[in-house]
Amino acid sequence: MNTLLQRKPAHQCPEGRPLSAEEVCAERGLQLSEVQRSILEYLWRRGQPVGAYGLMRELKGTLTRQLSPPTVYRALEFLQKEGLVARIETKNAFVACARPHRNRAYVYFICDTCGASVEIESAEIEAQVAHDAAFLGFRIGRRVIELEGTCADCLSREAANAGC
Amino acid sequence: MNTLLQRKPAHQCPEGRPLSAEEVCAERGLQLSEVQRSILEYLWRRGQPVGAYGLMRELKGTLTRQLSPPTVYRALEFLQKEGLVARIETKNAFVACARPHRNRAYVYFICDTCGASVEIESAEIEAQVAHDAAFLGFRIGRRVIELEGTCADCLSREAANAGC
DNA sequence: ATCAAAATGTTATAACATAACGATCCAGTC
DNA sequence: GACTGGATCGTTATGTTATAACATTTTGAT
Repeated sequence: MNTLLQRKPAHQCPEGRPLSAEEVCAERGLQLSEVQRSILEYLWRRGQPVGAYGLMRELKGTLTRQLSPPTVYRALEFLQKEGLVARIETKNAFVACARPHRNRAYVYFICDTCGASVEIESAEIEAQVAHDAAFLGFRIGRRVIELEGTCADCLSREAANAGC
Repeated sequence: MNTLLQRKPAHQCPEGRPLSAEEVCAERGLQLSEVQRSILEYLWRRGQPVGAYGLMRELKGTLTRQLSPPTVYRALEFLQKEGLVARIETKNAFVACARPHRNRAYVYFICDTCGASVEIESAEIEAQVAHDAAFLGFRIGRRVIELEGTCADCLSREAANAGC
């Protein structure tokens, strides 16, 4: 029952064969609830991190009722567990995963100017992190790698404005 | 007037020649206020991320008065600006920097069990991140790299308990 | 139909963070 | 010594993010 959206074009995954959210749900026998589906679709459309309270405001329209914080957080928890959504720690916000896998080392580039986020997978960073962890004797659970800055679009817009 | 603490032994900095907080303050003509110094010393002693409200509770003893949230956050902001303290995003907490420099790509390993955090500098991770950013045309501002898991001490303690 | 599990509703509150404005402290200068 | 500008701190209030605890509804299997 997942009328989910397509994946983004995502030049950020040159080599992978990622699954769509639909495929993931089918594969895992997942049946998203109305709230879960609404949140995932909204995040997918939006393409950038959105806070839980922002989601509450936005979904008020499409669902016709006001969701409470616990409801939203529970749905987000579920979606995170399934690897369909990731929490962006530097923004206290949530974003749909471009590649709905679990247990991967995602790297997020988040634009301070337009708020857009790009998710990449970097085997090299992952390997280096694992190497450093091994040196410390540290067993890694969760990896949080978030780079804040200015995206290519905003940079060129900046340059264009400076030129005038 | 900085009666600051020594640096930690820090096997995690093999090649660097890090400065102590005292040296940094002298070098920059810094004069820490009572609040700033108390916070830095406490974080230094503690060796793990502590939240702003945790700091308020802890400093109530050494300072004799109750600090308000704005006061604590202002002092933390100053210390962060000087590179003496770092914010740990996954914990909404703050930790003293092992190497009081600015503008470096620190990597934090944070133990879920004991809460301890280890700061390393990894030129390799930094280079790889820069490489990926260049690929995307992204200009990096802040780097947040936090690895959660289990530290070596807690792992061996785990193993010991399992053995009995 | 009945039951168990999952999801959601409801209320309250905890935890984290900042806005706005006034008071104080302190180094440098006249 | 008095003045002054800048940094720091106090105070009050409020905004933002997140969860605890418990009731109710929905869903799917038998």
